[in-house]
Amino acid sequence: MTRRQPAPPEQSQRRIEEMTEALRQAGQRITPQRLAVLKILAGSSEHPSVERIYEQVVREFPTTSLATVYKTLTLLKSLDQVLELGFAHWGSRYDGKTPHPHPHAVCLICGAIADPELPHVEEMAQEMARRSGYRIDRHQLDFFGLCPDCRKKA
Amino acid sequence: MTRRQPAPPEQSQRRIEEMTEALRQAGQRITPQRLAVLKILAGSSEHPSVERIYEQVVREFPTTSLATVYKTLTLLKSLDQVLELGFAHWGSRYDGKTPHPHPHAVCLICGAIADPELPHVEEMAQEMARRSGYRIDRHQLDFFGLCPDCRKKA
DNA sequence: TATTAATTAAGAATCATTTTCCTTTTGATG
DNA sequence: CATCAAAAGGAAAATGATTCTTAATTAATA
Repeated sequence: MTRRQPAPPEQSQRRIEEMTEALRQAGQRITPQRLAVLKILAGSSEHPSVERIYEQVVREFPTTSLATVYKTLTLLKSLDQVLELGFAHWGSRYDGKTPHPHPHAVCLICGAIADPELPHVEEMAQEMARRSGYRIDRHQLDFFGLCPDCRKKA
Repeated sequence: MTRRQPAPPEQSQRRIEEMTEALRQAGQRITPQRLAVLKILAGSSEHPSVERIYEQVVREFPTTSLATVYKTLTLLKSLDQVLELGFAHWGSRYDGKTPHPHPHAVCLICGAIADPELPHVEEMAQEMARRSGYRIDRHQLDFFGLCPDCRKKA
């Protein structure tokens, strides 16, 4: 018997469990729709948009509404289980694999998003706190340009 | 005779000249409405929103439309004469004093924005370019938290 | 398995921003 | 100065992402 849905890699599996656990601990229900959203978040490194997540959920649950996806994302955000990359002009993108704030590179042509580890991020946040007098709780560090593919083509 | 409008401080004056010059060199007209927007940008350190800019322009030119403010900002952006801080959920804020990309601290309660100079920003951009393979053209580095005033009150 | 509070679906509403389309202004030229 | 074409402005409609509303459905558990 062949598996129709490939089993999620264990790292993704672990994230799914973390997220469901976080929902449970917050007294939230694990509905099929939520589970679907959450699997997509745990399984994709593309930093999907709401629309993209919605497309995939609808395949499994055709009656799903966009609002449900938004609500689930809002819920997961409030539990720090997904990182929202909020952009002013292109709509938000979501990172469910690494939900704590970290820097991203965004391609201005194709919208690809990369997030290599960068050193000295926390130092910079602390330096900002010190110099501004603000208490810093989170950050969003976005670097915009062209991804390797689009550089070739451009 | 008392001046009704206080003369702009010379730093602000210099920026106004830079901006008008940039418009001229781009073959763009310096209309009264544009000049009004541009003065506000050059003169305010509060990183005003579109609405805020509009309010002030309307005082001088009561028939001004919001669209004109938007159009002027788009124009100035395209000439790199204003920096747009694009936020997903609160609308954009604008920096006309320091139009090149630089980090900001944003208060989650009152919306105050500070931008102290931070070292190592360029290094970080280069490091991101190196590790991601992207060509980095610009960035938006936002640190969110509470400003000194709101810390006291909270 | 029945109960009930939570959740969903669908569409309407909202908000920032952009576009459209028509009028006014501008600046060059005669 | 008058004329004219192009640029810019104004008002309102359109857009697009997101949030809200309401009634119907469903998950968790008694």
